[in-house]
Amino acid sequence: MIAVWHCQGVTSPSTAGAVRQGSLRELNLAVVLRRIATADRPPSRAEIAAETGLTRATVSAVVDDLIGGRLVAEAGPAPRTGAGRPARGLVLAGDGPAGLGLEVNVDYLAACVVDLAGTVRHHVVRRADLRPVSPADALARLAALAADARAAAARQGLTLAGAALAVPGLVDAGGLVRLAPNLGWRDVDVPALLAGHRLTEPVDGVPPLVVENEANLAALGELHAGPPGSASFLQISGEIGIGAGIVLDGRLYRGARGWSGEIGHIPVHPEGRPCRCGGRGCLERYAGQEVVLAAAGLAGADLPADTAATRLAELAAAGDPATRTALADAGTALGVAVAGVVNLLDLDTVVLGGGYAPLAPWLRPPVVAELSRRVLTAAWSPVTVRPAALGARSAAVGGAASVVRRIVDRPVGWLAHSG
Amino acid sequence: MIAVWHCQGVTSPSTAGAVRQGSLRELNLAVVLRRIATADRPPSRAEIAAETGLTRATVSAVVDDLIGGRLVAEAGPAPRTGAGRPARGLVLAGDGPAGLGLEVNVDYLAACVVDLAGTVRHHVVRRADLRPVSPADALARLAALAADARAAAARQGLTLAGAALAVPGLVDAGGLVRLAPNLGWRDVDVPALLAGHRLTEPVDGVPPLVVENEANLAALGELHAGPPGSASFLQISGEIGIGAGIVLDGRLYRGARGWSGEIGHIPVHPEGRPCRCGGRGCLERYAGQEVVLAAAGLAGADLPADTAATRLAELAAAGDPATRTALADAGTALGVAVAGVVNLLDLDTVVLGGGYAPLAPWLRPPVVAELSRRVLTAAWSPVTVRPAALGARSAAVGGAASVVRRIVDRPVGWLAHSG
DNA sequence: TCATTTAATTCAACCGTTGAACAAATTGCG
DNA sequence: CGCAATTTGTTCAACGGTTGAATTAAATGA
Repeated sequence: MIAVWHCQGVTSPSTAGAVRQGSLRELNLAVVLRRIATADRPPSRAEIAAETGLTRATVSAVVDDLIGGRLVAEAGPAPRTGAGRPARGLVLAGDGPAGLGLEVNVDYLAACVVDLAGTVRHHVVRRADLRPVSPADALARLAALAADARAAAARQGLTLAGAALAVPGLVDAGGLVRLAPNLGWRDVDVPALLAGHRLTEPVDGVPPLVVENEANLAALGELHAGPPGSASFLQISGEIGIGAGIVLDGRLYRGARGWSGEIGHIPVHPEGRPCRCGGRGCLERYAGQEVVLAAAGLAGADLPADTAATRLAELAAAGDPATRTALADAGTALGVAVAGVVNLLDLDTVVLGGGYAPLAPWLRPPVVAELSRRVLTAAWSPVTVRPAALGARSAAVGGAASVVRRIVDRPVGWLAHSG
Repeated sequence: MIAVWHCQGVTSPSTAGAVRQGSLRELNLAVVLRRIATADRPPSRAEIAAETGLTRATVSAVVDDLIGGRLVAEAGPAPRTGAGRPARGLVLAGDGPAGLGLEVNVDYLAACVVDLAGTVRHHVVRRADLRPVSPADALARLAALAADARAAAARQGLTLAGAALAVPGLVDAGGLVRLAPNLGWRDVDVPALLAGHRLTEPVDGVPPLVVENEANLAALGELHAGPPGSASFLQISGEIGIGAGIVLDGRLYRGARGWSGEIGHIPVHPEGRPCRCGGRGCLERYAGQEVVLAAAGLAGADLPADTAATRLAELAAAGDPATRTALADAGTALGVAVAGVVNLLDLDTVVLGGGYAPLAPWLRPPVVAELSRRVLTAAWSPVTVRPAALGARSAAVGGAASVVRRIVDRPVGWLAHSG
C-alpha cells in the first residue's frame, strides 16, 4: 500500500500554522481591516460585527487598535431614517502607510506611490534609453526617482512601508535578475545594487524590496484595478518578447521557479521560423513587436517600445493596409496560442496589456475569432478579451499595491512599527 | 485615481475568516493532526510542541482530544539512549474515518477505500462497457460497488466519511456532468441519480459526494503518492481525448468554471487536421489514442481504452516499427504542446498517466527532446518527465484521499460526529 | 541505589472573545 | 416638547484556551 501523506513541495511557516493566544487578535485585525478595505461604502462597527460573526465588543476593540495605528479613520455619522443611534462609518486612513512601486524598462524608469485605499498619490515616468546603460547606473537613476517619491509621500503624511520593482525579465527568489534580454541584463543582483539606498521605512513582515517580473506586477495591478468579475485571467504584454502575467483564483501564479508567463515561446508553427530561444515557430516570431514592425514596413526604425506601439496604432487608425494586415496576422497567431492556454487553464478573461494595449482594437477581432473556433467551451461561455484598465503604468501600480496588500493582510507588523 | 480594493472573484466563507474563541482549538487540532500525518516517523508530544511553537501542555490537551475521537493512536515508547522519560510516538488511527473513492470510465467501474494514513484498504475494479448503458444504470451499478466497499470498510472498523466520484468529462460545481463525450453523457445530474443510495456517514464539513473530472482526481492522487519534490506539475492522461490534471503550488487547479485540463485541444498545427471540437490541428488529432492505433494498423479494432494502451505497449516492446513510429510521432506532438505549457506555467515535472502510463518508455524520449529544444529554461533546469506512480487506479485513490484530506484539515467535524 | 535527564501532566495566571447590561444618540409619535 | 422605541457603541464579569512554571513519571547510567 502506498502512503499518501508525504505532501511535496509545500513548506510551512516556522510555527506551522499553529494559532497562539496572540494570533487571535492578529488575525482579527486583518479580518476587520480587510472588511473596511473592500466595503462598497464605509461600514460601521455593528455592520462589521454582523458580517464577520465577531461581537460588537470585539470589533470595537479591534477598531480602536486600527485607529490608534493610523490604518483606519472614522467618517462622519451617516444620516439615517427611523430611530436609533447613528452609525459611524470607517474608512482606510489616507495618511498612514503607502507602497512604493518602481519600474525599469527598455526606455523608461517609473516610480509611484499608492496609499492604503489604492489611490495613486505620486507617479513619475522618466524617459531614457537604458539598453546602453549598466545595471548599476540604471538602478542609481531609479534610486533618485525613489528618493523623490519618498519625499513627496512624506509631504502628504504617508510612510513608505516597502517597495516593489518591476523588471522585464526572469527573476529568482531573492531578487536576482537571471535574464532580462531586452535590457541586456544577466545575473543582476538588484537588491545588492540598491543596498546603499534607503527606499522605505522598515516594517515588520514587509520586505523592503521585492523584485518581480513586470508582467506579473502588471497582472497584480489589473487584478485590483480591473472591472469586477474574474479571478482568473491572463494578461499579455507584447514588446520584443511576449510575456504574460497569470492570475489564477485571485492569486498571481509565479511558477515553480518564478519563471512563469513565457507565452512568447509557445510554439504556434512547430517547424516554422527559428527563434532566438533555440526553438522554432514560437509565438514571438509571429506576433512580437519586431515582426509586426517589419511587416508594417517599419523595420530598422529603432523606435522605443511604447513609441513603436503608438506608431503602429496611428498607422492602423489611418487605415494603412500593411499595418492592418500585420496586426491581423499577429492577432491570429496570438489567438492560436491563447486558445490553447484557455483550453488548458479554463480562463474566462484575457487582457491585452503592455505594448498590446494601444493595439487592442486591431488585435482583438482575430483573437476573438480564433478563440471562438478553437476553445472547447466557447459556445457556452465566451472568453472576454479586453485592453488593460491601467494602461502603461500597471506594473509600477501593481507593485505598490502589492506592498499595501501586505499591510492589510497583516496589520500587526505596521502597528508594531507605529505604536 | 483608481481604487484597487475591489477584489474580484474571491468569495469569503460566512464568517469572513474571523477567528472566534473556539477557532483556537479547532485550528490547533488541525495543526497537530497535520503534523502527525506528515511526520516521517511517529512524533512525540514534545516534538510536536517544539515544531509548532505551542506549549507541551497545549499539545497534550489537543492530542487527548484527537485520541478520544479515534483520529490518533499512541505507539509504543521508542527505545532511547541516555537518561530521560521515553517518548510516546503518535500515529494516525487505522480504525477511524476513511474516504470512499469511486470511478466511472468507458470500460470499467471502480471503488476503493483509503484510511487516514493513506493506506488503500479496499479496491475493486469491475469491467463493463458503459457506453451503451444509461447514466442511471451505470450509477446504479456503481452504487452496488459502493455498498460492497462500505461493508468491507465496516468490517475493518472504518467509517466512510465522504465519497468522491471520478468521471471522464467536464463537471460543474454541484456535480452536474456537463459533457463526458467518451461515455456519451451530457448534462447528467450525478448527485440526484445517486441520492437514493446511502454511500457514507454524514460528517460535518465533508460533502457526502463530490463529483470531479478524473484527470483532476488522478493528479490529486499523484500529488500525494508521487515522489517528493514537485508542488507544480501536469499530469496528462491520453485516451480518445487527452486530458490533464494541473497541480500548481501544491493545489489542484480547476479553472474558472471547473473545466481546466483540456490539453487535447491545444493547437499544434494551426491549420492541420480538423478536430471534433470545431478547431483544426488539435493535439488529440496527433497524439490521441485513436490516431496512434490507426498509425499502428489497429484502427477499427474497437478495443477498450486500457486494453488498447496495453496492446500498443506490447507491440512497441516487440519492436513493431509502425507502432514505434506512431508513438514517436505522438510523443513529438505531445512534446510541442507540453513545451508551450511549461514555458507558460514554469512547471518542473510532467507526469504521463492514464493510457499514457504504459506507453511512457516510448513517449518519453521524443517529449524530452522537444522540451530540451523549446523550453526557454531547459538548459538551466530540465523538466522531469515520468510515468504516474499510482498507475490506473490513481483517480479513485485520489478521490478517496481528498475526502480523508478534509478530515485532517478540519478534525472538529469528525470529532463532533463521533464524540 | 540514586542523580540526571527528558517527556508528560497539572496548575494558576493571562489574553482576548463573549453575552449581557448599560450608555449614547437619534427618530417619531402623542 | 417630552418620552418611548430603536439602533449603535461601550463597559463588564465570565469563559475558553493557551501559557510558563512546577510537578510527576519513566527511563538511563554512574
